[in-house]
Amino acid sequence: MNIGDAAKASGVSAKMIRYYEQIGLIPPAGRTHAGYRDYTEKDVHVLRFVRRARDLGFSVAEIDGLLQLWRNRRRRSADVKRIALDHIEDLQRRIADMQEMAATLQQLATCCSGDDRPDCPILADLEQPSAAAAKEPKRRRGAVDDRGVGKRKAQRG
Amino acid sequence: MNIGDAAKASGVSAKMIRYYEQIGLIPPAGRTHAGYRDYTEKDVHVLRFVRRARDLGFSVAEIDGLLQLWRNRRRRSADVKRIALDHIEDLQRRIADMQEMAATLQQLATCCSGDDRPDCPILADLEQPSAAAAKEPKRRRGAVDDRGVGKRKAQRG
DNA sequence: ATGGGCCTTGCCATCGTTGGAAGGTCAAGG
DNA sequence: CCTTGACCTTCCAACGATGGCAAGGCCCAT
Repeated sequence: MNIGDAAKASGVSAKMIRYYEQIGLIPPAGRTHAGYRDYTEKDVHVLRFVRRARDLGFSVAEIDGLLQLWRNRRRRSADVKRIALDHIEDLQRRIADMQEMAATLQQLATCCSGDDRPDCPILADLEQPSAAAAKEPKRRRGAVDDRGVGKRKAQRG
Repeated sequence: MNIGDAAKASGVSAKMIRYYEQIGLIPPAGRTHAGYRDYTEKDVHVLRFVRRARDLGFSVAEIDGLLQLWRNRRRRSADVKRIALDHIEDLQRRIADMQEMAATLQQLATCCSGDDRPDCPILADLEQPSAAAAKEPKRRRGAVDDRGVGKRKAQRG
């Protein structure tokens, strides 16, 4: 089975299959005499696992963990659950952040006449965050200066 | 005012200030005889604008548009509102996607005993998405193959 | 044998941000 | 005057996940 077929069968693009192999997320595929990657149904099965996990928003690093647990018949389901719950938390944090942004903007937009006149509460707020709209900014994007503050969880985005 | 002071005063890191200047988001700062960037209160004002917009999740491209409108005294507030509303929509789409992921995972996690035994509905679903949990996968990450399907809106994040 | 479609590798771009190296400047203290 | 340390400069690389392109090889059908 060629990489193109494996791509269609798994829903993972050929490009990404090669990439996942390169970074070691999946083991190197077999090769034909001509050097073409050769996939079995089993390989496709793995790829579908990866695809599904990506669809659920897991990072490649998390999927790596999940794959190892998947392959390990003596795994503890608690370990799997841990990864899932952490990911849910992560999602919820990001959802909350975005909801706050959306709410703030919605409020500002509601106050904006949106016509030919220049007066605009949106720009006014960007200029001088109003106490009402500002709240704690939540600074998604790290420190204020060059001198780093230590590692943060890798932010996918 | 040195770049470090401007960073502290605006909440934008020195690194990012240089970057924003480099990509043309903000005009080049003045320079001292030694080549140090020199900032005025006005410059810091602009930086704070940028910072606030980033906090609200606007992309650099969007901020560029907002800055131009900000500077243009004859702008139409409708143009500002348009950018804001588009961004809100974008946020809401992403929020919905993430909520769906979180809900699916939550459901799976609830079914997972999370103990020392290996049986795990989470892994089972990743292996073979159940009809209940799968729904329309929403494929946030593009096509199935190399041969592209055209441009999508740049995805930050 | 020729053409089209697939495969290979490799490099570049994205987006926003951080990190680091190598070197110049400035102010304070010996 | 010299050193030290904190700051500044530029340039380069990395992150994560993906798409795109190009040059060349392979395979199959006409």
